[in-house]
Amino acid sequence: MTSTPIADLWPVLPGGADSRPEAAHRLLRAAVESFAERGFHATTTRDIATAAGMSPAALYIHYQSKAALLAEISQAGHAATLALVRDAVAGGGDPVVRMRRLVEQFTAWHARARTVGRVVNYELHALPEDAYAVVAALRLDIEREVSALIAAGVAAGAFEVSEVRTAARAVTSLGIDVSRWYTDRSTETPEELGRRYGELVLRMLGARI
Amino acid sequence: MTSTPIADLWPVLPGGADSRPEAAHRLLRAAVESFAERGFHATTTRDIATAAGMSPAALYIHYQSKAALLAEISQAGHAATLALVRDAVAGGGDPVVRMRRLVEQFTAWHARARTVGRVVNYELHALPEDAYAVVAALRLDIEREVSALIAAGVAAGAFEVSEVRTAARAVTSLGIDVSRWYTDRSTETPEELGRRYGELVLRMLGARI
DNA sequence: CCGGTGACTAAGCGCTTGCTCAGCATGGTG
DNA sequence: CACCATGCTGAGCAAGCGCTTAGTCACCGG
Repeated sequence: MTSTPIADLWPVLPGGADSRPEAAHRLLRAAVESFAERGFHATTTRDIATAAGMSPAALYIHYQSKAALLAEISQAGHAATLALVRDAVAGGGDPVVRMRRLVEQFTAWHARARTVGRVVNYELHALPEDAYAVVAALRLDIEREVSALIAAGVAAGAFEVSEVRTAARAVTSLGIDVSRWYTDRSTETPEELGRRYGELVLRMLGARI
Repeated sequence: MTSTPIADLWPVLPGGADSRPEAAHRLLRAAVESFAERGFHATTTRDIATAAGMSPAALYIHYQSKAALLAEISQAGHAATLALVRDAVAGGGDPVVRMRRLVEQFTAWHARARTVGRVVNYELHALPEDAYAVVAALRLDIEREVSALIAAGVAAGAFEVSEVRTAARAVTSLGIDVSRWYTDRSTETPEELGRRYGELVLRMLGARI
């Protein structure tokens, strides 16, 4: 069925081949779960190490610090999100088709990978400054992709919005917030939710469907 | 112009008259700002006390613990939000008018009182169990008000949605997420944003406007 | 003038935190 | 066989945490 989202996320990330030892992945996974559940500052290095099945000292063989773990998660998560957005936009079709695909996948990702999504969207303030700069640039790129697609739809007469930026904010907001409220007790599957949000967003943008 | 949202929030809250000493209010305000900016766990009692212009020990004259401060902020913030929602729904008019008013005010509040909004929506996990129970009940009430209004609109033929619960989620999501991204550098005023979000939501719900 | 009260502080206690370090087992290489 | 790199642990350090304590001070009714 659904493989764990983090297992999907890391081995597959920029670089492709996975040179990192398996223990580093266990740490990454444990850190994602802990940061998502309790937040970065409430998570101790002992929490992470124990969940990964090792002693606290072993963490520092694979990562320079607790913050370096957060930075890796946040950067990889943002890169994956941007790639998802770009794939959806590049996939062909008119603006309505592209937007529907974008919202479906963006929403489903934030439901399926909600733990990563929480770290990505709600632990920004805990990032070291240099990691934050990288991540902020990725966020800007995501926002620009969405804005550009809406603008293209308006130009083509497919959408009708008074303020492109506000509409783009609303679209990304809906998806991001899914990672806050979605739980494994939610009755809708990520894909169902994606389809429904796709409908809502297209109507919001004034598409005739 | 805009008075500080917290100054609005506390003296005016359940009970009406304000029996608490002024120093307790300073602590509350300092705690809201700190929790919103850094998160509950990254905020120290020294941070709060210093920002309120007193020594760390003085905090414990007014509040039992750091968590008690969070509980007070969260409960007051949730109560204020629920009151706002009920006022908007009770204000008269057809479902379209009520929904527009609700979204306008809900959105504007989450922009104006974004620091309170952040604590309310993103620090739930740090609440002691008993305070969480109170707050969870208030959240459920808010969701029910929104769902009921959408259902009323559907019954009246004013809205057209396939899933009331999903639509209600989307409506509250949009407002809540404002407290995450809105800053004092945002160019839209809270009221402007509210009006624009009101339009978007009505279209999302299939209202003919 | 007294004794009591409420708001406050300086100092610090006990504990947890992120992180370090000396040492140990393992396994591939000469 | 010796050698050493790798991955790891147990013990623990310095710093910072939430919170407490003993005591100070302004003020007030009698």
